[in-house]
Amino acid sequence: MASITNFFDGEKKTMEHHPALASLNQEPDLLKTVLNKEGFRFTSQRQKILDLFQATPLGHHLNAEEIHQQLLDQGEKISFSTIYRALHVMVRLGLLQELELAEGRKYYELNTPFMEQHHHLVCVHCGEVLEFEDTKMTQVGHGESATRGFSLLNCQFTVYGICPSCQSLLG
Amino acid sequence: MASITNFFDGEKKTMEHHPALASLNQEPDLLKTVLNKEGFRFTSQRQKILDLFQATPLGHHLNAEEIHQQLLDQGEKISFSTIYRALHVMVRLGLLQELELAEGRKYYELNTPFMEQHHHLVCVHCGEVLEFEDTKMTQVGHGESATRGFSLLNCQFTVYGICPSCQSLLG
DNA sequence: ATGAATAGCGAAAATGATTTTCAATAACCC
DNA sequence: GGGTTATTGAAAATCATTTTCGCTATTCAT
Repeated sequence: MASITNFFDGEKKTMEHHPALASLNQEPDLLKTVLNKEGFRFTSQRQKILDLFQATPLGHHLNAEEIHQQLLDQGEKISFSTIYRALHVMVRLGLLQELELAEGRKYYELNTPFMEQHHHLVCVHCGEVLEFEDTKMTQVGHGESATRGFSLLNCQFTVYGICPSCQSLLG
Repeated sequence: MASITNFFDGEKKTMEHHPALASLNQEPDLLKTVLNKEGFRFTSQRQKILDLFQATPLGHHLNAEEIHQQLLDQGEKISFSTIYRALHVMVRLGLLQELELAEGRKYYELNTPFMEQHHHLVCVHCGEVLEFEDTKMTQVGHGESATRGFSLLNCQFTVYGICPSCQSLLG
């Protein structure tokens, strides 16, 4: 069973970005609203994690350990179990997106509106990740899932290669 | 560091499918040739694993545990360490392709010629995986890596959604 | 063919990310 | 405010994968 499954079990969800996303910065307690609507509770830990994503530059992705470390650095103590639980809930609510970058761990980023979805070019040698947009992906993802009668949740296009500087390193 | 990294560390490799693939069925000891060319040794375990992939219907993907179980079922005893080592080597040689399907584990399939590369539509509820082809993916993958000066190894387009039967189940 | 060098094997232990358990705490709703 | 119950943190558990190590089997040169 897909691990993503747990986040969606028992209900449908559309690919549209969460309406909350656009105004997350403006409305301070929007997270609470979004959580409560689905029966989850608002906690300071969840807010701090979301804040971290909002403070993270575009194109940078966070994993559980980085979140833990960054919160420690700013003096916040938080357990890994809480981090993992918060990540699951926020993926479930459409606030975050889970990324598979062929590493042993999962990365997360703020979810983006569907038509602006970006994709990833990964250097398998140094781990650098570049982002790019291409609406063809989105179209194919939509088309393919429509053809098969799937309700679309998410699509990820990941290109693996070796970046220019690693190429020169490797000769 | 990307886990894929290990398989390629220290050398470049192109996206072309391995020339061996086309004739793997015809030439019984082609695997030996391919392995030896890179300094690896041919073993009966590696042959059995490759045989398994060749006996696996298109569109079905194998993980380490399934390989172990299927070999057990046919009376072959093999250790997990051997399976994992063989998988790494065969990915490294371009015989197999590693798939990230957002589960906690990795799946493998026979590598296919680049221009026939297929992609995956995954039901996050029941785990069903459908395959589809679309040359646009390949083009975008090529184009994007060329633009950034990357040497292309592999691209994976994965669409997550809920399949028709799970949709009716979930109401 | 034969034998030295060493890659690969299996078993078991180790690792690393993630998940679960459980008792204490804190959000939510009336 | 108070009862209900989701959430927390700490520790233990889990699960896939990797590593270690002594032994075996493959390769390659003779």
